[in-house]
Amino acid sequence: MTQARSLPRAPEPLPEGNVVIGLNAAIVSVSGDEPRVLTVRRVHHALAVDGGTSDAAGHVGAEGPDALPFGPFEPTRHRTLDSGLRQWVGEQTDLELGYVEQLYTFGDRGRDPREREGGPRVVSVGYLALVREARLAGAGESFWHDWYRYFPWEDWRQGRPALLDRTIRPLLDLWAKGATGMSERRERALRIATAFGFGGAAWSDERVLDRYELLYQSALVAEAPRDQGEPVREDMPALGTAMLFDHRRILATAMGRLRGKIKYRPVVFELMPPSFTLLQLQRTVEALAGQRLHKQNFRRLVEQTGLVERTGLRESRTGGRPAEQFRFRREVLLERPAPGVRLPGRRR
Amino acid sequence: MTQARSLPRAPEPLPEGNVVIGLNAAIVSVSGDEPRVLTVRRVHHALAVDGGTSDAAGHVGAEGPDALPFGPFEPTRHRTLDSGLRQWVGEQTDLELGYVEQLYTFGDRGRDPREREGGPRVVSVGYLALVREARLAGAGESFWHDWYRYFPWEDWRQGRPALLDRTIRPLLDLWAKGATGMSERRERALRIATAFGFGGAAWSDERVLDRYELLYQSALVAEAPRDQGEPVREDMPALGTAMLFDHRRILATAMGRLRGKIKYRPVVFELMPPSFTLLQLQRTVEALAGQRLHKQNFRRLVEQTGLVERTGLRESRTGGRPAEQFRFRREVLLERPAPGVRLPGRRR
DNA sequence: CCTCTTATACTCAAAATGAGTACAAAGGAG
DNA sequence: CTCCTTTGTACTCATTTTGAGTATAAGAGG
Repeated sequence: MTQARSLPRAPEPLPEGNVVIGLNAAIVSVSGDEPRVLTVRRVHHALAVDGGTSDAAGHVGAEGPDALPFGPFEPTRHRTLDSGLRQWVGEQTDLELGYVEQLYTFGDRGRDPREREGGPRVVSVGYLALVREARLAGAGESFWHDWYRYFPWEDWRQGRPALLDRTIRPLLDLWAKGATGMSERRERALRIATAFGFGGAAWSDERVLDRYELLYQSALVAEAPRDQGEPVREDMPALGTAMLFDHRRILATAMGRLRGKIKYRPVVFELMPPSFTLLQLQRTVEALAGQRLHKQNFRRLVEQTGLVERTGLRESRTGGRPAEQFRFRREVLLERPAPGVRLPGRRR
Repeated sequence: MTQARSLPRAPEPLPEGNVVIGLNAAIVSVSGDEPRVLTVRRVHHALAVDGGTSDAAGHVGAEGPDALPFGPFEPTRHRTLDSGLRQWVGEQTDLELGYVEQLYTFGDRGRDPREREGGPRVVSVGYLALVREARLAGAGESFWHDWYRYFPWEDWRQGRPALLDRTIRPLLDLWAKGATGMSERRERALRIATAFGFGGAAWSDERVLDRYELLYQSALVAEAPRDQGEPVREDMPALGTAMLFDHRRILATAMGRLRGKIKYRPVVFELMPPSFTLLQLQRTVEALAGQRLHKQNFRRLVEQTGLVERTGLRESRTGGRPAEQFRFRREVLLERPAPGVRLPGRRR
């Protein structure tokens, strides 16, 4: 094996144009029945490019939009992308991350306003992290927010959100009609139907990113005009709260991935305390999936697959009959190739 | 919304150390019952860093190891990561990619031998692409190879590969025993059992990357010593064919992802001709999954879920009774949120 | 005691799954 | 042509897994 030697030595020309890799974390937790994501508000220099150590002069703009914890990947300092991410999150929020999963790498031109001002091309690597309890993070100014604040149309726990038919559908239909050419119109209509489940198509809880991207492309979301350097139109209904850069896109990716993953991997337990009641577990899954589940069947599923085991302890603060406490059974990981909390059908 | 303006202007310091983003494609096709991946052999300058337009002086080293088509991301030339990848693949193989999916971004220090020679840190973005027929690609020198050439332990179609118990297991056990400390030994043993399904644990066809990474860490795979600058030990059994850089790792990711995806998304049809028999479809799925399936049940599944529809035509070159030809029913995408070819249980 | 609330056991029909059996329809050997 | 081999395709049947309930248990608070 001599392939290393068969390659040309340095110095080699770097590809034209600078690239910076941004590491971004969607840190998720569930508190009661609220799924939360950790945001930072104070925009450092740090967050732009250089890292955020210069705190004194670093604060630019008193109140930026909500942002995910993030920072640039520094090859000399970071052994892996993961470790770089952990370092940034540690510095910005004082959280020690446990479960971390890489989501996607976005490199589109024109999704970052800094670029038009001569900044380097930013390639964003998005991560999903799960933390066990929504303790208020320490350093900097970080806040836990209900993730449905950014995606109100994704929460179906109280039934189909009215926003979908009242606002989103008419606006998207308008956008589809505005396309040039019959085939383009058709294609848009099809995308809208599949993503949002209009016109008889099924709603899939996992297509969070598809839906957000559609709203971005149709300029229904505040990030779209902003990235173009245009003012946000005040007469448009705000579809969820906007975020810094492409952070909402990353959060959408995180939600979709997590919703998919709970169905075939026991990741929910990363969000649960060591011992919990089955209803607590169910509420957590429901919070993430944005759907209500059938209680008895959920129980049956979770117990029969061997995902949990009884602790023998009881929880009495339930408001009714005390519930038994359960714990995650680690052994399932060995027994079943894909154990997970499948959603046992929607309620009603 | 004024966040763009609230950010500091250029010039900003770039993070220390150079980064190059490498775009790598695992291009997969199935021919008969052989799953194939497209490799390039001739290593251009191109492939290292600068692009490969200089063909005359570009050929370095007559015969490098198998490599995936790849090239660096060039922010000035490439609008998105995807389009950069398509461009490189087009130039190196003359293939126009259709279905392309991003897999993962690897940025570990020390996985690229060029780095130790003063090269920049290379962050690899891996892609999976599916192409319909294994027509021999045109430009450059590219070859289709059975993907099990790189992962012989992944093909269970003829039954459990003997390699697993005869070679891999004893070597991994040795590695586990060599760990310092009881808990580390335990942890290794557990990882080995879960990844390879030893000791009663279930084999999961999707954990291709887990298995490869384990073999890499235990230095059972030729890339491991090579990346350390050490010679490959000749007395070690070669576990599959090695590839350039981290390409085998990317291919492992591609295999795992594809194996997972066929179960819940109708991606197989990206590999099928417009019209096919059910046995052809089954052989394709089996080739990817590395498992044999129950024929009658496969049929039932595929027909009942509405994934295919009859064309009315017959295929007579089957060797037996002529089979009816089917085509993919695009409408399922609308009807079901997650239509896919679930593996209806192993044979026997 | 009653009532409210939540927990948990059990039932039952419908659908999906795993494993076959049976028979149909070609080509080739004789 | 007939028989045999090789697929292809329809059906069967027991078992499991779902979806959707009903019924009952066990606390708190009046």
